[in-house]
Amino acid sequence: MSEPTAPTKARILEAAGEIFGKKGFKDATIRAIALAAKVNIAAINYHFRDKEGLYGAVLEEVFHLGSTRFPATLELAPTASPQERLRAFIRAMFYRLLSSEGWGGLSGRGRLIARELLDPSPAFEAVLDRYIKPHKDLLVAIIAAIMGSNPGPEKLLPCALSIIGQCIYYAMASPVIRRISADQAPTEENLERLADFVWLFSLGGIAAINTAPLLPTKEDS
Amino acid sequence: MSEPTAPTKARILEAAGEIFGKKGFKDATIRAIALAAKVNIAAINYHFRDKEGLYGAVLEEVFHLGSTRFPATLELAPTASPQERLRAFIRAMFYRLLSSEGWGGLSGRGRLIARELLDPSPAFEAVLDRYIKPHKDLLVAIIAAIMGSNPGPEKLLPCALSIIGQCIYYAMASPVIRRISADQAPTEENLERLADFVWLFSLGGIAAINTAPLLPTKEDS
DNA sequence: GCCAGTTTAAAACAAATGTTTTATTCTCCT
DNA sequence: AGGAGAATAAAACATTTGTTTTAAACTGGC
Repeated sequence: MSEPTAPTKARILEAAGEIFGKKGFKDATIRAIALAAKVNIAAINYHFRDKEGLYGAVLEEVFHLGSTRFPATLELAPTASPQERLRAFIRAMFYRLLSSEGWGGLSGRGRLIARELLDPSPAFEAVLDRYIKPHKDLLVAIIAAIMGSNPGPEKLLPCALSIIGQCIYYAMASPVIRRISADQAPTEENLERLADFVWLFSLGGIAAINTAPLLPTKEDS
Repeated sequence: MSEPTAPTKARILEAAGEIFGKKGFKDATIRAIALAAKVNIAAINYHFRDKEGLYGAVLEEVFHLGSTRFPATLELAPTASPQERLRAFIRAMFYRLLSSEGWGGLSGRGRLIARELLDPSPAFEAVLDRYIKPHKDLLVAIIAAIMGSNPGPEKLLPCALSIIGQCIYYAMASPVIRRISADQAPTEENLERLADFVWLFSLGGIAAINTAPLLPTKEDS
């Protein structure tokens, strides 16, 4: 009844993550996943009800793995400055999204997250509350610490979005970036360099926003 | 033989842009497009060979429309400073991606571009050379002008990517942004405010990168 | 009026694919 | 050894969907 023996189940999740990430929900076929996992088609429906069930399990596993293997406070001294914490946050994001190394790496799975941003599936709801919102709150807290005197959310949230946006963009647009300028396309080697670039760029952005006059958030009258 | 009478053909393109943008190539069905366009299924194959042909035509039309209706130098005085030119560039990008207003607006079609970044289709090749690369070159030139003393492409290109990334992210992740903080989700009203935010943020980022020491682009020894 | 090009209507075809079923084998635990 | 759950194999089923076909109606220009 339980899952003490899970070589096949794990293999299915592994292959499904790869293929769902590479092709998307619709384009990924059960048969292709079964083939890649060297598993019978029926075994998939046996373990995960149907295709949606499998997808939900993959999504949950990807986020769980990402947030445990590459936590946003990776390699961070407890006395680290807010700037250092931002750096760790961005680096962790790049590793999560792009690194194919590491235990049960996330080779094609970063794209899975990008797909969810475009077309949230029903399974995304849970992941959003459990992983993404806390992650966003952490980033906002870091930005607030960098800015010093607490600004309103009308400055903090867009800053967070601008930072996340840069990271996500590198992950989702990597095929096109490679065509435009191969040097800047994210790979295993330049991953840290790109992360540090986004870090410096964002520090400058935060400083600029911090000293800027209040932005009109609604209609002024 | 020519297309002097093009009410149906135009209606097909209109509906196809909407549905391709909303559902993606695979999820969009010819039947749904025909229904939305109030057109017979056979008429689609009559005008555009097959589904791929229709998609290619839509992609071309979207980029052509976007770059003519919202050129990157919109409302720009010839004497404008580089900073102002960057502002116009970013605003045009937001309008292209998010505005549903305007002639033959781009309601759901911004998402079509985001999809192409994730999974470039064969039809994207042409669009990349014709629209995207020149667009990128323009942005790089603007950034170089802002920086003053000409830095290498190892600073310019990532800056361009960081700026584009922020714009694209707002367009592609809008459903999730709305769930996290509805105030910052892009709408017709706050479109300019968001664009100006990205502008200020990016100016700060460019300045920070400009004064930063040279980033190690390859292996140092 | 006629006729080529256009559009509609409805049906049929072929292929891909999610799902289920049946029977058989494997594997581990008691 | 025996048996319950896990896994395989192969086939069948139902649905969706891109594409084609056939026949009829419409439309504008010579």
